[in-house]
Amino acid sequence: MQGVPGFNTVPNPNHYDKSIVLDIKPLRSLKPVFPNGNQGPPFVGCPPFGPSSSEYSSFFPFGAQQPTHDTPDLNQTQNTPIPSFVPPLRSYRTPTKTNGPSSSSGTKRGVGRPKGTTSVKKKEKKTVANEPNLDVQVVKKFSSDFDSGISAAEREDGNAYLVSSVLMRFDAVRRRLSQVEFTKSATSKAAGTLMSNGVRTNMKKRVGTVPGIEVGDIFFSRIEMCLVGLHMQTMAGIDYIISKAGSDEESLATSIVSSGRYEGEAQDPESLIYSGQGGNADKNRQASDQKLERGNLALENSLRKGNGVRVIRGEEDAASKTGKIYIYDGLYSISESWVEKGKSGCNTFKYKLVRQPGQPPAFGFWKSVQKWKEGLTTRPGLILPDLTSGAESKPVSLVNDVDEDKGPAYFTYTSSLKYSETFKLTQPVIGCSCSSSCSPGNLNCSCIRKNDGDLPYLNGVMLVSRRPVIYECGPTCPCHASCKNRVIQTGLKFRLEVFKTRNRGWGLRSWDSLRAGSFICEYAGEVEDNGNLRGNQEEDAYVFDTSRVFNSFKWNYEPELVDEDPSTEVPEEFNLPSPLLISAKKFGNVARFMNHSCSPNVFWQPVIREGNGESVIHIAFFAMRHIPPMAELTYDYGISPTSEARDESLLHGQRTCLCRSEQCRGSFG
DNA sequence: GGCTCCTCATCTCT
DNA sequence: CAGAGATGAGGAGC
Repeated sequence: MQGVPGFNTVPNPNHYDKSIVLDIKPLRSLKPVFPNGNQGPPFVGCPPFGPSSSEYSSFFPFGAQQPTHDTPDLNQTQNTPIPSFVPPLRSYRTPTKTNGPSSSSGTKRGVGRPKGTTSVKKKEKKTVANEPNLDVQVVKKFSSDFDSGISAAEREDGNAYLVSSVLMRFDAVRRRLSQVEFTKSATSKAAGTLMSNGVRTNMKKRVGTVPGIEVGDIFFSRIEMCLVGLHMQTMAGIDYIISKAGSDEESLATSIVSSGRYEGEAQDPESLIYSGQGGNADKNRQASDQKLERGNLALENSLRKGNGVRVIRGEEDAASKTGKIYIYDGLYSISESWVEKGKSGCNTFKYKLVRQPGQPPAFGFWKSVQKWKEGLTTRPGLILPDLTSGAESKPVSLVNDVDEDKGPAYFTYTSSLKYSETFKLTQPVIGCSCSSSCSPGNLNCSCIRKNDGDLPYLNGVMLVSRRPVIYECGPTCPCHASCKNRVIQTGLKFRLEVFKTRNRGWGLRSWDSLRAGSFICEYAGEVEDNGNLRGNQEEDAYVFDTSRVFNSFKWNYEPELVDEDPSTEVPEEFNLPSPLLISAKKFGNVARFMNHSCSPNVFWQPVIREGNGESVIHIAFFAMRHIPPMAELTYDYGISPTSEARDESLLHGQRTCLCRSEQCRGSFG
């Protein structure tokens, strides 16, 4: 599945010359590591092939060189161990829903609710809560007490693994609440339940860097930064430490959030002008002069002391009208401060902050990507503006800024699956009979029913939970093409590029930031029947094979309650009636360029929909966590079950893994 | 407990 | 119908 498989056998990880890599470095995402010593990770990770993590070592190809931090930037986003959550997931689900009049689905999600009907809505909520509605059980569950698995010490001081775990758990809860909740603010509800149960880390306020958080990390709400200790204020823009109890004389600023909302905030990636807090006019009050207190005083003290201040840049989220993305842009120094008259005519404090040198570009890089997207500048190293020749809904750039290679070996771009005539799939799926759009909770919709009564997606883009299989509406369903249960069939949602890596052939990454759960692409190619493929599998580097052995991991998160029956747990791991083999050698899409990592940022999920009278299984790829722009997208290729049994790390057809994550098992394929 | 804060998601108006 | 403005719910920290 590599663009150039031979590149995967390059054994020396230390030969990169950082000076000749990309002009513009990709943003980093979270890169958790296990804490040293015997304290271990707070959550027990699932080892790939056995109960003991020592089994990794037999695959370890580079010996002591492996954990070097000389990791090329392109690889850094791949090094995150997949947090596995303990306690394990439990499903509240029973096979069918017992109730749920379809008329309530509109109102309970707040659609069409007239303004000023707060009391009516509260009554409505109560009524719903008394129904045997399983969605309500989810909400109830998330408001119960549960064991976070995080010790008091780990709540004070975190690490990369904890940060990643907390963020993944938060977003899993957020997605789940968004899916079943009918009130607003699933975000703050999710934060509330995690905070009250201690699912957070780095609570100790600190000046400077925060353990486990890297420059370039992205966040989709203020509360996420609060949960992992980057910026502990949910709303205030300035966070600071008070070192003397009861007095802010000695306070020091720790971090600021720049939303570009105040006048004077430049878009210069190397510096910014920040306005002090206070004095804002609200409904009942006139604007007033800002005072040298709290955050303003802390910034003033930090100017005098010269400590670095973390800066988070807020940007509009292109994927959501109201949403924002927050980019951690590293440490800045306050160079000067002054007072000037603001728009209201009142005194406003102003602080100039300058980015400290030697940090990887984050916000500046983001700005470059914006210019490429708007066509203001050309992507350096661009070979083809759209390698799909219009086969996809969005163009896919082909880029090489590392060597002279002009493109991958010839193949025919196809955005879908092709079948050999003899291939027989699973039993037919009967489509639904909805007239316009399938709605969650509507038991008359057979597609929704097969998904346990829920719409599996949010906003037409994000997968809510992993499942053994997802059912989408198919060609014979009468619902409209814009039905919310048609996601992977409607093609690419994000601006992707195929790019040349330095040592792993061609790879795939995104110009857009990807929120956890975002649909990236499906695996297109020729579906092979088993006999056909077994003969030449090892020669075909572009095969997707569900019969391989994959690292087990938990992505969903629902806390385990004490009085729960463990037998009600529904697995999230895929479960297919027979192995599925797709070859993308001759025909394929962008997925054929996605490289392997033992600690990937992308996972796959089977999706079934009806087509030509048969139910067709598709393999869809989703973002495991938030992925910053230009971070390479990788997934776990798995290991062939036949080669796994043999006691050799490099077999014919296997390739040395270069992901260099903590969990690297050394080879794959 | 009350107040503030560079919020968040939805609704309304243009 | 998109974009701006308004609105209510809401949480954390002091």
